Amino acid sequence: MILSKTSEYALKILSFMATEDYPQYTAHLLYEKLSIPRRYGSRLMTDLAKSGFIKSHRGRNGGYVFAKKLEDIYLSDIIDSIEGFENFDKCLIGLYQCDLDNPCPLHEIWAETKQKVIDTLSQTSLADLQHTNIEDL
Amino acid sequence: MILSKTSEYALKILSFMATEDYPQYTAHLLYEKLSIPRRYGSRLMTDLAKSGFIKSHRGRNGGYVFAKKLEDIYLSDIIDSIEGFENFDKCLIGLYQCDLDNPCPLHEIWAETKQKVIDTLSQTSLADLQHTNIEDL
DNA sequence: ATAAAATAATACCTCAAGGTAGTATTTTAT
DNA sequence: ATAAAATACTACCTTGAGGTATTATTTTAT
Repeated sequence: MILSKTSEYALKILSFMATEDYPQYTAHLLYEKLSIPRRYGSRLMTDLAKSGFIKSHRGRNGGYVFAKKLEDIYLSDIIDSIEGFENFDKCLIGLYQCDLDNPCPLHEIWAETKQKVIDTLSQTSLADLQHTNIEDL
Repeated sequence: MILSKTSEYALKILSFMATEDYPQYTAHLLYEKLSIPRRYGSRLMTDLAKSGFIKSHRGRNGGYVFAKKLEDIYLSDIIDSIEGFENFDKCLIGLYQCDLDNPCPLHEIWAETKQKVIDTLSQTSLADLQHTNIEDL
């Protein structure tokens, strides 16, 4: 499962904005290019603005721009704002007490992989992405 | 998010059976030890039997035993039977055409980590788990 | 034989994620 | 001023995952 649909949308939108240079991005443009349901995407944009990743400019000629520097927005921050990043540091089978001293049967085999997932997402910022043509995919 | 609740339950049940030695496991015993909702767990056990991981023995003194050798049941097989393992080999932002030749902006930073997740889950069998006291956690 | 103790099957309930619709508000080109 | 073009807000709908309830079936101890 890995990520919720909404997290996928959020990452898709923000990574598009980070890698394709426009002076400003309208919601309309983003839904078209990224095949995201309009109404749902609209609410998501508002959430992303409230979370402080982007700034909205209302009214005619309005749109969105980043509210922070790209290198200050980590993928884990985005995921955290949508579905909570704690989920990724959980025991694989959901046990609360599971740790190195009191491991579940899967702890050992999962620990290193889990850490790599966490590290990758929390050490990669929007400034670290490839500049590719996402709209064609 | 990583795994669905049901996948967690399935892994919890089968890893318990794999690491705690009983001649046979009743559904009742498993729900008690593992804090899994009875009715829901009951359906899940039937599914796990239909998927060929365990054999059920109906009637008085009935219960479940493994239908295969532990070393022939990989974690990815279990996850696959519940929610599909393809999800784990997807593009992080859900693009269908994303691959090495046509990468999305996140492809490069995610590829190695994704592969480690896949490898860990598809190379670990129930015979490779730690023998720990899962019921206390 | 029969009752007890187990799994199997079927139908239904609940809730949150994802999605839709309509209206209000803001800004600016004209 | 006003209409157009954008975002914001609010309310509702849909669907599938997770969970519950009841009854049927199977097996075995007695």
